[in-house]
Amino acid sequence: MNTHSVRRQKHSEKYQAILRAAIKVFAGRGFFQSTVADVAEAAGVADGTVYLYFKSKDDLLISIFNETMEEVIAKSRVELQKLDDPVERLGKLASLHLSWLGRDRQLAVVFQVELRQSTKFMEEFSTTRLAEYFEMIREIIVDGQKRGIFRQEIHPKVATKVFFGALDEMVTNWILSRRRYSLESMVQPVTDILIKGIEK
Amino acid sequence: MNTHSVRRQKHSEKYQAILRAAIKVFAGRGFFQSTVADVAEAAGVADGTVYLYFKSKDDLLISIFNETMEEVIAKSRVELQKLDDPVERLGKLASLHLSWLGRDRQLAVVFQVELRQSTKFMEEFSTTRLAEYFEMIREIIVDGQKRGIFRQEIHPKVATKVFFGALDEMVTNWILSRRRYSLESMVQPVTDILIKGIEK
Amino acid sequence: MNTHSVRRQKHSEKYQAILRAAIKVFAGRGFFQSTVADVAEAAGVADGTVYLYFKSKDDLLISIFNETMEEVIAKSRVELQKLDDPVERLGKLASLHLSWLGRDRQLAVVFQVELRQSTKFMEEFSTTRLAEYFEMIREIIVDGQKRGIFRQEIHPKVATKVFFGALDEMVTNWILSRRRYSLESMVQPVTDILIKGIEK
Amino acid sequence: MNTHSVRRQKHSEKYQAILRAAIKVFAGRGFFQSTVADVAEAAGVADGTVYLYFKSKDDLLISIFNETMEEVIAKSRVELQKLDDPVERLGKLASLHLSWLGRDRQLAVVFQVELRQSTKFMEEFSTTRLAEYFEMIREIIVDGQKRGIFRQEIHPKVATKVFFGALDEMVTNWILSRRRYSLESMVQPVTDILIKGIEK
DNA sequence: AATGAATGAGGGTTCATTCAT
DNA sequence: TATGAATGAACCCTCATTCAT
Repeated sequence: MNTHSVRRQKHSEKYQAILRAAIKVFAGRGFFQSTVADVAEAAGVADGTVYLYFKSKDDLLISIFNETMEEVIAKSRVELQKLDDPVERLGKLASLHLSWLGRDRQLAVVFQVELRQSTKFMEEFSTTRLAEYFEMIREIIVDGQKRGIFRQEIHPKVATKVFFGALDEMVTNWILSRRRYSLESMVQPVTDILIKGIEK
Repeated sequence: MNTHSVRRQKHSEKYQAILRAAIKVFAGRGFFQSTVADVAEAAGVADGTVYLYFKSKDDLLISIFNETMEEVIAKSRVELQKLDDPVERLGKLASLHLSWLGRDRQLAVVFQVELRQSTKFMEEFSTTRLAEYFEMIREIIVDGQKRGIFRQEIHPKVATKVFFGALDEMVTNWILSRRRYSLESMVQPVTDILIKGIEK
Repeated sequence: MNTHSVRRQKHSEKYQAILRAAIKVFAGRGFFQSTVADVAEAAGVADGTVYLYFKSKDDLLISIFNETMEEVIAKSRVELQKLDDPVERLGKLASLHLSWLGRDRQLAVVFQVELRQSTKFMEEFSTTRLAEYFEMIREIIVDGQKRGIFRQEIHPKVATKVFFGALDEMVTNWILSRRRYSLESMVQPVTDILIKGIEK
Repeated sequence: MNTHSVRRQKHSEKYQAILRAAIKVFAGRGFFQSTVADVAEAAGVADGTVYLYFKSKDDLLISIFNETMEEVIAKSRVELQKLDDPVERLGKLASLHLSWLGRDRQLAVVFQVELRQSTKFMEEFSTTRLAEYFEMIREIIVDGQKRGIFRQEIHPKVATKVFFGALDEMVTNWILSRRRYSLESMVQPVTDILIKGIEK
C-alpha cells in the first residue's frame, strides 16, 4: 500500500487543489448535493484521482475540518501567547474566530452548515479538534477566575459554550444574511456583552 | 387534486403519526441517510401514504420545523404576556427554549442537526418562523433598554444573536454529550451570564 | 358479481362521460402519461368509479376503439348501401373516414397515436373491428373488378391496404400539422389518385 | 462533463450494442413496458452504462430513429442518383423502404409501433428526419410532373402522403400479420397502383 | 501517478387498483 | 352506486467507488 507516500503528499499541489475545490463545491451545492465528480472537475483532475488523496467523499469533509482547525488552533495559540490579560485574550479569540471565517465565505458555509450534516460527523468532530478549541477558551476563563477578574460563581464550561455559541451564531447569521457586512465588525459588540457577562 | 383536502388534515391521526415517525427516523439516521420507506414503516403506513400527507421528503423536514415552531412561538407568547419584567421575560424564554427541546431528544436532534443540512433550508427557515422567534427576543431587549434596565450601548440585534446563539449551543452540546444531564439545569447559569452581559 | 348490471350501463351518462373524458385526456397527455385519476377528474367522478364501468385503464382505450368503430362501421354500411357504383362507394368511404376523424381532433389523436401503443393492442385491434373495416373496403374493390371497372391484375388486399394507408396518413399528417386545414378537403385529391391507381 | 466525449463515440462497440439491444427489447415488450434495466441486460452492460451513452430512456428511442433514418436517407440518395426516370426512382424508393424494414422485423416494429407512442415524439420526428424523407419523395413527383410524366393536377404533397402512407401500411400489416411473407414481394403490386394513380 | 469508463446498489416518487364506508 | 384513502410494486436515474490501462 502506498498510503505512506500519499500521506506525504498532503501538502502537494493536487491535494490542496482538491481540498480547495471541495470547499468551493460543498459551499455552493451542499455536501450531499455535491458529487465527487463535481469536486474532481473543479480541481481539474480525473474522478479517480480524488481517491488517490482521499479515502472517500466523507474524508474530504473531515479533512477540510481537520486541516483548517489544525491551522486555526495553531495560529490562535501563537497569538494568544502574546497576551496575558484574560479579557484581552478572549477578545483576541473572538477576533481571530470571526476574521478567519469572515475572510472566506465558502469556508464559512462549509463550517457552519455542511459540517453539521449528521450527528455521526458532529460527534466525531466535537470529541477531537473542536474539543481542543473549547478547551482553549475554557482555560482562559478559568485563568480569569483565578486572577479574580471573572466571577467565581460562573461555571467555566457553561461560559465556554456561551462564548462559542455567540460567536458561532454571528457567523451563521452573517452567512445567511442578504446584507453584506463585515463579520469582523461584530467583534467589539459581541465581546462587550460576553465579557460583561462574566466579569466581576 | 383531491390530495389537497387530505394534506390539509394536519391534525389527522396519520399526519401526526408520519410526522412523529419522521422526527424519530431523521434523528436516528440523519435526514439524507433516511429513506421515505423508513419513515413510512416507522409510521406504520405504506410508502405511498406519506405522499398523501406530504409533498416530498423535504416537505417532511420543513413541516417538522413549521409545525413545531408555530406551537413554540404561540406558547411562548402566552407565557411571556404573563410577565412584565424584561429580565424575567428573558429568563422565561430561555427556560421555555431549553425545556421544550430538553423534553424530546429526537426533536432536538432534528432541530440542531438535520434542519441545518443546507443553506437552501436554512435561508428559507431563517426568513420565516425563525425570524419571528428572533423578533420576540429583540423586542424584550429593546423594552429593557427603554426602561433603563439594559445598557443603551448594546445593539439589540447583536444581543439577540448572542442570546439565541448561547441557548442554541447549550442544546447542541447537550445532544452530543455522552453524559446525560438535564438541559433545563442550564437555564440559570446561562441566563446569569447573558443577563449580566446586557444589564446596566 | 354485478358485471351484468354494469354492462347494461354502457350507455348511461357516466359511462359516456368517462369515455369522453378518457379521449380528451389521452389525446392531451398520451395514454401512458395519463393517469386514471386524470380521467376521473375530467369526468367529474371519483377514481374508483372508473372501475365500476371499466375493467382497467387498458379497457378504457379498448372501449374507445370498439365503441367508435362499431358506430363508424354501422354508419358507413348504411351510407354505402345507398350507393351502387364502386367508384362512388370508395369516394364515400374516404369522405366518411376523413370527416368523422376531422370532426374531432382529440378522437383522431387517440386513433392515430394512442391506439398504436403496442403490438399487443394493435394485434388485438387488427383482428377484430379493424378487420371488418378492411373487409368493407375489399368488398367494394372486388365488386369493382367483377364489374370490369377496376383492373383485374391488382390484388384486392393490396389495394385495400393502399387505400387505408393513404387515408390513414392523411389523418396523421393533419394531426401533426401546425397549419390548420380541413381534413375533408383531402377527400377529392386523395381519391383522385387512388381511383386512378386501380381503375382500368 | 466527460460523458460528452463518451456519448460522441457513436460508433463504439458499446453504443451500438446498447442501441441494438434497445431495438430488440422495445420491439419485444414495447417501449413503455420495457425498462432500462432490460436494455442494459440485453446489451450485456450495467444499468448505469446506458446513461454514459444515452441521456435518457427517451433518448434511446430517439437515437434509434435518428441513426436509422440518417443511414436510410443517405443510402437512398445514393441509389436514387443512379436513376433518372421518376417512375423508376419511385419504384426504387418503395423497394428500398420495404426491403430495409423487411430485413429486420424488430426494427420494423420499433418504427411502426414504438416510435408512434406519443404526439410529442411524433411531432418531433415529423419535423426532422422524416420531413427530409418526405421531401425526397416530393421532389421525384415534382420532377415527374415537370417532365410531363405525372399528371399536372395532382398535388405533390398529397401524392407524397399517399405514397408514404401506402408503404407504411404495408409494413404495419406485415408486422401484425400471422402469415409470414416477404415484405419485398409487395413492391411491385403497390407501386403498380401508386404509379398508375399519378401517371398521365 | 493519473485516468475515466464501467459498475450496480439504492431511493424518491408515481399510480393502477382495491375496499371499507 | 359512489367515494377516495390507502396500498405497495415498480422504475428511472444518480453517483461513490473501482480498476484496467
